[in-house]
Amino acid sequence: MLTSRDVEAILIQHGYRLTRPRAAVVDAVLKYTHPFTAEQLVADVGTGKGGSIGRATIYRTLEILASLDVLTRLIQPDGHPAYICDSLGHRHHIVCSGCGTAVAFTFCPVQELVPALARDTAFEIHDHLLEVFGVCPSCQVSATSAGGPRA
Amino acid sequence: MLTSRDVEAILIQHGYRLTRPRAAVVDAVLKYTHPFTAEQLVADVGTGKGGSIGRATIYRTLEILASLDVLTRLIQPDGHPAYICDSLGHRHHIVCSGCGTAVAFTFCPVQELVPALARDTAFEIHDHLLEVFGVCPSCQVSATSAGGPRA
DNA sequence: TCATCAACTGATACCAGGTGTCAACTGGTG
DNA sequence: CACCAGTTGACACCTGGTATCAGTTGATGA
Ligand SMILES: [Mn+2]
Ligand SMILES: [Mn+2]
Ligand SMILES: [Zn+2]
Ligand SMILES: [Zn+2]
Repeated sequence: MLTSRDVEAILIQHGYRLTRPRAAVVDAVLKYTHPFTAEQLVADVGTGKGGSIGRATIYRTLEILASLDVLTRLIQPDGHPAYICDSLGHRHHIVCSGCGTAVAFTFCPVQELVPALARDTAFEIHDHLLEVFGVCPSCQVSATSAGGPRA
Repeated sequence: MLTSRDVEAILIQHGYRLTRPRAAVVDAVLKYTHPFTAEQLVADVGTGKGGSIGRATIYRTLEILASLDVLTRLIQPDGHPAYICDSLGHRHHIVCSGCGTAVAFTFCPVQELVPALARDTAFEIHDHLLEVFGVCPSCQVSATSAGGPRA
């Protein structure tokens, strides 16, 4: 589990200034257990709302944190991006279409496919995107009774 | 290779009416060789532009065609969706970050992963999303000289 | 401790892509 | 050819995201 201190160290280590807004975003980000969207964060710490951080700063900071691998950007079933902070390193997620809960997995089936793809297509492969969608256990139960939760 | 007639038959087969706008969208769609966005199609056959079809109709028709597996919806390197019509069936694409060109591949490395994921996470798995990003051969060359093409 | 200044911020305005509405229209059927 | 559910498209609207830029501030070193 990453702490605010850890993340702050990482920021400094990469030449970023440790600013008040940045620290606040980091703190907020680490509190989420589920994937969250940029707009959710805007609602939580954005100007006028809970905090006083500009929309642009929030978007910028998320980008930085993702580039430093502190956050993983994933794609929700609705196609919109979200962020999650589980831990460092390459991973993918299985995301619940009902409640948004994500579970990470570290085995990447694409990696072993890359050489063959590169050879067959002559593409220079740089990146990939993999999301698995489904319904989590608790949403499976609520599907039989009411509509699933959303938090 | 799918023809307009084929697609029209598929539409009717699924209880959709064969309307003038729908046919025009189908025709336009089949002419693309590269992935295209909804807005691109709006520019091509949208009201006032080349044609006279409303934005809403275009978006609706694309959704229908994707649901019928006539089109595959893929995600571009910039994160925005695009459509491509190669042929029917489950496939994924490797997309060029330079020019948007996509090459399909039919081998899906996720399929064999699903049982283990379902067992480990207790999720009910419904779908997945896989895109591979890179640079196509022709954009690799132009990278050394000018900026890559865009068509 | 303080002066300096590049990095950073956030208000504002803007934009693209996409959706909801609803009166008018039309393909297909009998 | 009358009928009407399915469909259309103009329009208003919304969300998520970006560009700009004058003002602010964290880090550095004197
Ligand atoms: Mn991977
Ligand atoms: Mn697949
Ligand atoms: Zn769930
Ligand atoms: Zn290319």
